[in-house]
Amino acid sequence: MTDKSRKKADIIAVAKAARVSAATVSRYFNHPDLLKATTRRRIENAVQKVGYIRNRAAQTIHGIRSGTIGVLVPTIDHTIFAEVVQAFSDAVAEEGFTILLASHGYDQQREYTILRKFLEHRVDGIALTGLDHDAAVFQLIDRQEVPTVLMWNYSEGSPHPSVGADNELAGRLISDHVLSLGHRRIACLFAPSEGNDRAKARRRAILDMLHAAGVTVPEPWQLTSVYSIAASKAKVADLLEGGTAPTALICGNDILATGAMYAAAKAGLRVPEDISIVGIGDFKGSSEFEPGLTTVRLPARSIGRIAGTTLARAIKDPQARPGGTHCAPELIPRASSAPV
Amino acid sequence: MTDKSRKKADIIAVAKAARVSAATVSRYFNHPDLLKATTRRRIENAVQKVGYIRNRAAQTIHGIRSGTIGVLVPTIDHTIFAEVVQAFSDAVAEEGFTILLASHGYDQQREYTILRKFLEHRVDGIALTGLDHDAAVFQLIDRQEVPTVLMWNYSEGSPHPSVGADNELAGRLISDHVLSLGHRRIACLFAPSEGNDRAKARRRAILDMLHAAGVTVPEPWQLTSVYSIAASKAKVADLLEGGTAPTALICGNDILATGAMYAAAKAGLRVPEDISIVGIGDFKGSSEFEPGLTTVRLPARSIGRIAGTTLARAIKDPQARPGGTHCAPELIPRASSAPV
DNA sequence: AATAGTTTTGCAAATGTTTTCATAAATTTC
DNA sequence: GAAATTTATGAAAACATTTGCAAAACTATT
Repeated sequence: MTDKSRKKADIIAVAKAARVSAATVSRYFNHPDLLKATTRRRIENAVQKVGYIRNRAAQTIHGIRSGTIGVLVPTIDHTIFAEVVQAFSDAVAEEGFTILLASHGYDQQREYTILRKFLEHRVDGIALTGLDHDAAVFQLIDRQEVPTVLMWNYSEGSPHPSVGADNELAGRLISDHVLSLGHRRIACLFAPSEGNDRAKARRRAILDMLHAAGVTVPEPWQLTSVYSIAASKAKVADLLEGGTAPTALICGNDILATGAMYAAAKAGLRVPEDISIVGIGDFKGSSEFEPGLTTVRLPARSIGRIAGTTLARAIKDPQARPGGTHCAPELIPRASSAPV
Repeated sequence: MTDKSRKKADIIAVAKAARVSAATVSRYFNHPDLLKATTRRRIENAVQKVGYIRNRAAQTIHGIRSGTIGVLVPTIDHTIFAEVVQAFSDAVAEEGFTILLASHGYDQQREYTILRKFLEHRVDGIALTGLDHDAAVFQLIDRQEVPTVLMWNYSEGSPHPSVGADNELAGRLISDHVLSLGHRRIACLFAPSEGNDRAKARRRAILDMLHAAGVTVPEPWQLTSVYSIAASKAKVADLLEGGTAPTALICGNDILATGAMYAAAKAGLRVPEDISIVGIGDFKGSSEFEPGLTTVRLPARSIGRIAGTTLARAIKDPQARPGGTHCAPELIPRASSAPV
């Protein structure tokens, strides 16, 4: 096939091969209905022969969409974000977009830098994780007027449409569950919350809820652990060594809860007979665990998918100021929690 | 700050604001050392004032690099690929590249389509997962002469530099380990291998190795399960219900092994006393498991990082035809396997 | 067969940059 | 202080495309 190999393979090469003008080739791609069927065929062959691939960069400088969406997550390799990204990517791919993906590792400065890079690439839209971002970030987005969606958290009054779960609600659901089982001696294990509004909201909701029920969590039972099974396992192991153990442990997410389960197993405690352990997230695998983990489902795939379609729609119809979507968290009671 | 808000904010607007020519502004970004310090400052202010953001699309049509790398994985939301992508992304970000990410879901046709899209965006480089791809895919890459790296598997004679582990070796390591513990009644649980050369290589290596040692795995003990804890748990539960159980179960990856562990727990079998269970991968969490999972470490993060730097280097120096890298798999014996 | 109407195509300008070449400004040398 | 260098800047062409406008090529109508 591709004989004239080392030619330039631009639109003009195709035009020459098809004996038409460059304008006609352009129309072949953008308004094929304007062409005579025979011309269309001629160009089709020429494209094949020359091995032409359209150049989106050249289109983009005409104000035509770049066909890319910038997606910014704290990190890719937490199941939870990976799921969101996967669903998001699938959703927008259907509309012809490709995602430009980057992670900032919870560093607000890096977030700004990456965002600028996205804008240099003239992304058609932007998806950020979480609701709170540096003022400069929002300023930049507003200035460029690029459609934006905030994923993962939901809040009524967010500056851009937000698609996600209400993390406070998630926190309330799980603490309500634990309280309703009659637990009063409760420990908590949270993720670090600086630069992470999800973690912050959960922590606040859980502590408030417990407090309202007259339960105070003593200082040494308020643990913090980075997002890692190993770290969580170690922290909880320490906790359980101390004399009087809590009857329930609320973890800020399922990964922490998983570590806690292992720690309990190692300490010879039975779950849920000796201690109830619960998480938030319902990550892949949480249901298959032995015992199944009681948790609150945050519908990651729905969030990704809906965020994707919301953004794609906003891009294609710049008038429509789309609203956000609350993907409701849902308590999933399993075997890891039981009455005192 | 940004007062002249609704102007055009292109290089010419900056030029006007700084009372210099567009060429000078261009130089400010690309060859700042050619400018007088005072001019530089004047332009710097103008950029701020106008709110200018460089347009990479316009640069790209000059044959300047787009600053993007196309990354194509089967799916993003398997820990293992997420880790590779994260490490890859970090590595190339350091060199100024942003990744264009897409997943093909093990569909060769989609892989081709996505690749074309990458090329339309004029990516500077391409990273594919695995060694075998449609002929059309390789043809397209060769025709466009875009630097490419194959991640995840390693093979001496791959058509493009490959960075990854030797999956056959991984298979041999784990089966050798199981045999050396004295096991003879061995069952296997593999991932489906169509369009997945990693799975294929492991399966072949394991069966060959066992065969060479005089162990034949009876047909009903050769299970296949999709990549999911739930699916694997179900399959293995079925197996264990049948009369005589194997003394060891070799799983094609850690996810399958995890499901198997749960199934064993549910069936009341102790690991490793009643049955040894091993995996391949050493995914995040495999070490924290109770009992810790014996597995073969495939260094995902190293693979991603090295693939990234290899590709970045190949892009920056088009002469250098870089070689691949074998990231050696390593047996990690833990508590889930023991002598018969 | 001429006219009017419609469909198809080409020309040239426009898009936002970079880069070559030439010129102007600043600096050094005598 | 003029000449010779060196350094800094601008004008215009180039990049790969799209698009408005006008001309050319068809069809239909009489």
